[in-house]
Amino acid sequence: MRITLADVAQAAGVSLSTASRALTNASHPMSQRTRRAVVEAAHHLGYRPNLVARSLRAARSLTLGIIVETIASPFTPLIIRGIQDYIDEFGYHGIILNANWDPEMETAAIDRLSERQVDGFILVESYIRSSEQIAEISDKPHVFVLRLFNALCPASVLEDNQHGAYLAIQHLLGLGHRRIGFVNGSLAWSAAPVRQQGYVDALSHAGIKVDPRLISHPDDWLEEDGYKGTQQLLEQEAPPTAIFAGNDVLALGAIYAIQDAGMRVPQDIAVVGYDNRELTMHVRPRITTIETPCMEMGRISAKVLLKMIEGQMEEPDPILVPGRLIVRDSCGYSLKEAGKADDANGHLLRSPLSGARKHSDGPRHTKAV
Amino acid sequence: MRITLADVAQAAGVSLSTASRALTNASHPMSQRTRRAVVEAAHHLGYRPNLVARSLRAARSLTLGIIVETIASPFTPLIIRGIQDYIDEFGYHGIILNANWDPEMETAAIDRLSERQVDGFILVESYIRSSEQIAEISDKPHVFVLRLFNALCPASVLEDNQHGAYLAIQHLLGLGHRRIGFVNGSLAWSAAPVRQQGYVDALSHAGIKVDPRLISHPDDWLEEDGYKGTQQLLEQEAPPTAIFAGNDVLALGAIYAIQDAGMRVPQDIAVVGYDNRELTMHVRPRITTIETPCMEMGRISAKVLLKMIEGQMEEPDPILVPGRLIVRDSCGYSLKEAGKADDANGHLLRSPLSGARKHSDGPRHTKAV
DNA sequence: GTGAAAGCGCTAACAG
DNA sequence: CTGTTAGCGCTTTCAC
Repeated sequence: MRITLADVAQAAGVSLSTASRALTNASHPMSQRTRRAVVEAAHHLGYRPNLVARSLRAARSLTLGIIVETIASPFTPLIIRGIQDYIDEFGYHGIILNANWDPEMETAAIDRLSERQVDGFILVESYIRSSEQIAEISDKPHVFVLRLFNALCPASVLEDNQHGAYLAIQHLLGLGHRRIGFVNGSLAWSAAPVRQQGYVDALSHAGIKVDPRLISHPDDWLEEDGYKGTQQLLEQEAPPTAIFAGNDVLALGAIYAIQDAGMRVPQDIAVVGYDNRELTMHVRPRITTIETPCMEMGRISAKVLLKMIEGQMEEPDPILVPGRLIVRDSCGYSLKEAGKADDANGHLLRSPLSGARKHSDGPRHTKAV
Repeated sequence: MRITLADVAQAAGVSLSTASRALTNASHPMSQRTRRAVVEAAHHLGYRPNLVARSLRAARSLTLGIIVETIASPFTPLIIRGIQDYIDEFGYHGIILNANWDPEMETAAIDRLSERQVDGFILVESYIRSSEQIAEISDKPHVFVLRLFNALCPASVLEDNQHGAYLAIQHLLGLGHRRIGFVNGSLAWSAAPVRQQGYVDALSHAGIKVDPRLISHPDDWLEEDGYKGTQQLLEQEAPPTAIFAGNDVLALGAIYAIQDAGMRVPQDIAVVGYDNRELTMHVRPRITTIETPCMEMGRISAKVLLKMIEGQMEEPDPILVPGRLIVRDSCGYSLKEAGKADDANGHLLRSPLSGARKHSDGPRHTKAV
């Protein structure tokens, strides 16, 4: 049989409750001698607390429910990693469930996790469009990360897409480009219009008139969409000298379209992607892109959720997390330019999005008991 | 206050134990009327069982500990997905912990998961070299998946690397190649020598003498290693007409080395990779490769572990899971050879995202054990 | 400061 | 077939 707290108490010659207090309630007044005796007995016997029993009694499981569309995605594992790294210090663990882009599976997952008495939920790339749907099933706190639709609801941690797009365009402007095309993804995803806004803003701030003929809207986010969208732009009488793509896969399609048209990237046309997917560092040319701050978003969502669980926060405002520019070879990379750009970008760029506040690394979360 | 079993029992006018049996013990003999009354009361009250209480009492948590080096890897999420899909039907959930390629963190993870009373462990790509190390900490059953070193210990689910390499070489032989080079990864990883054995076997069976000058051993598994290793092979007086690379990233390095030497892939030299990483379907030419059966390995490991938990299996022999050949463009693809031209001609450009979704489209595994 | 006692919500003997 | 009872291992009043 496994060692229980009763064994420890007996070995230390104290009562069960004293043993419990010695081990878990550091603030409880208690003689040093007794405490030491218990701790030593526990150590000596190799005592491991039973967290299931503790959860039942304390009505607190130190477990989070993490609901993702699928764990096998480019972003999800990084977000999860950010969550795990943060909650680990507080003794929390996460149970991850896949919802397969099916809102019904999401609500089912909440049900199942509720049975396991999780203390809260993190919903990654959720397809659920209203927070009320969750409140109907569970009264536990929850936060959304990287929400795909209807992004700006409370308790969501989002990428600052406008800022990211702004960074990308600014980089191209800094390299002297003036006719910059935009191959966007489907506008149904909330990222697309917001990135477009960043594109428009950056051009406007630079005093450049936005030419709608330089914006193409393929149906989806796939390589072939980037390819076709770019072909359209190249057919213009005054084609762009640079292309900003809505994501890295579109950017790759763009590069292939340019190359197939007999031109070179970056010598003839520069290309910037978005997301910093793995492929960007393997293709030729390696793609300059905006890093989606997945780990950071995971970390922040965990921080917010733990605060909510402790009751220190009610309905947090949406938080926008900025990505950063990663300079590679698809825009004509040069050390001088990259250095300057990096330094300048930090404070130059702010994308005001109504109702949202920037994330600032505020007071660190205190350790929960 | 939450609805408990006592509430249900009261509402149904039966005792607590009857309510429990009606809801969870389907095989217990019981009048239809009583059972229906309980089920209806539970449904009506919106009763959700408390799994923490159940775990405590039943000494069975329906929770698995999944220890991975990091969740942010090309293989791990797929393996996890395979595990999740399988255990889901049996009511199990998994808690995933990262060990960061640190054996001490692995054993610490086992400790923490033990406190949570997990029923068993799955260790993915574990750095732990002996199973005894685990037995010292926990008496719960465990199985290794995709073990990196000292692979052939009991209760491990591994990729059949020899078979995979054999498939790759066989494909090249079928296309008429006779001088086939091998750019292997570091022999410190157990996959490398085994893949090499498959290479040797396939050539031998075809009556081709293995030429050691056609095998290069770069230090690592990176793109630059593949590049340099291939350069060495190309310098031979009789260079190979085809190259088998130890993984996809090496294969990409090989392709670049060949292209930089003024030759074309596949017209001048064919290349086969290994692992079916995402980049294989994005680079030009798209890389023919061997798919590492991650989902399947995850599924099988879960199946084995659940059997061990049920006591139906003691020390299972290691299980080798075969991968499969994925024909793309880097070997001189032809419709006839591939059989199904589905993802080749019509859609030269395809996104991994659509691939990822395909994976999760419904359960492709039957419940049969 | 410490101990006794009362459960958290549930399952599983054991009776009947 | 159904009910009574005794805990699973722990935390937390409430006394002393």
